Amino acid sequence: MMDEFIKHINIWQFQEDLLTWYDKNKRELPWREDSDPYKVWVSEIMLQQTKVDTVIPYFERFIRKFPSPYELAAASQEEVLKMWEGLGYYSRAKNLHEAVKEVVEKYDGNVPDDAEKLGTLKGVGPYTKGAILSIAFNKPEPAIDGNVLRVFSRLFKVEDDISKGPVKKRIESYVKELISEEDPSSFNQAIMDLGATICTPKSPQCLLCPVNKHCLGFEEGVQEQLPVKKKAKKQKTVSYVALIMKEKDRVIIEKRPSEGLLADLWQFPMVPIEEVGMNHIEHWFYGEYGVEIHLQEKLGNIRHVFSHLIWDIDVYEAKIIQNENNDTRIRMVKTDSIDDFPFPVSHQKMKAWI
DNA sequence: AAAGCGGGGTG
DNA sequence: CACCCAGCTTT
Repeated sequence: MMDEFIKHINIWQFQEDLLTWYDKNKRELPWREDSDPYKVWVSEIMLQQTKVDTVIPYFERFIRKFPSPYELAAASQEEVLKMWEGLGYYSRAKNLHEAVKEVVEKYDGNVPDDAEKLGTLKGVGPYTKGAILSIAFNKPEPAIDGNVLRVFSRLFKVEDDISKGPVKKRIESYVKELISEEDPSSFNQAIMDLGATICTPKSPQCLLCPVNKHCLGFEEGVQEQLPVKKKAKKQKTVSYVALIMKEKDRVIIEKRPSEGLLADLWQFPMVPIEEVGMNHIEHWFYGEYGVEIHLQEKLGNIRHVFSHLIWDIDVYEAKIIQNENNDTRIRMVKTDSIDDFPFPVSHQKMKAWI
């Protein structure tokens, strides 16, 4: 789909400039040591909405524990979540686990190399599908992520909101025109490295950019205004009281529901204060869990920011008066075994008060 | 098309 | 504080 915007670029020269730069400047990353499709897959899932520096230690630990689809498929969900602990967006880990089990059962552990089969795997969307096909199998498929949208919105001076579907389609058509047929793997990774190191969201280093002579945004001096996207709404704050309930060398923890926020992770039980009220915590807790408690002293406060909401948690010690223990959500565990359970970061911080 | 889903980093 | 990030799923 050639439109008038693509004509300003000499495609061959663009590829040459980009790939020469990449060959000299590419970052050495653990998932670039080989092109094992399983490792490419794991890395791409971890890198969704997550910075390279954050991912590196997680990736190395994860691959050490699950070197191939077989080890991952054989693991329990709890083990997988434990390896993902602190990385966020935990449905990624559960979807990857489920999809790898499918690959072991249906494809003998071989990651499929065609778009239809890849696209049906849990957690593999348009971006990840393109990334696996290009990076692991060297197929000329676009892999449109935030970096590509930013780089291309500047290259072609796209002034429409990049979160809109039609605009993504337009950028996808540009990528298809420009992508190298000889080395699509390097091409896609080069755009990403360029976006991460040169064509950054703020203060892009255009004078150091290997493709600045092809860039309409730079030519017109509007690179800082691109890409255009609507800003996120402000988060709402929700208040909780978290309870540290110890008895000798044991403490009560709770498994969160299997859907929604931080699904299937463990936490110290929390009381939603807007609904319950500070004066009715003990009564509410008994009705909810069948455990009679007395609130003791306040231990501290945790303020945790998510992308869409903020938790304001007052942490209290509570004495267990009587434990009828008729609720399947909560469990008393030895304090020295608490690190076996996957906790969200907000609740990891509360371990300091055990 | 919009909302839900984590966490860390930067200025 | 605002804004950013190698997205996908559900509604």
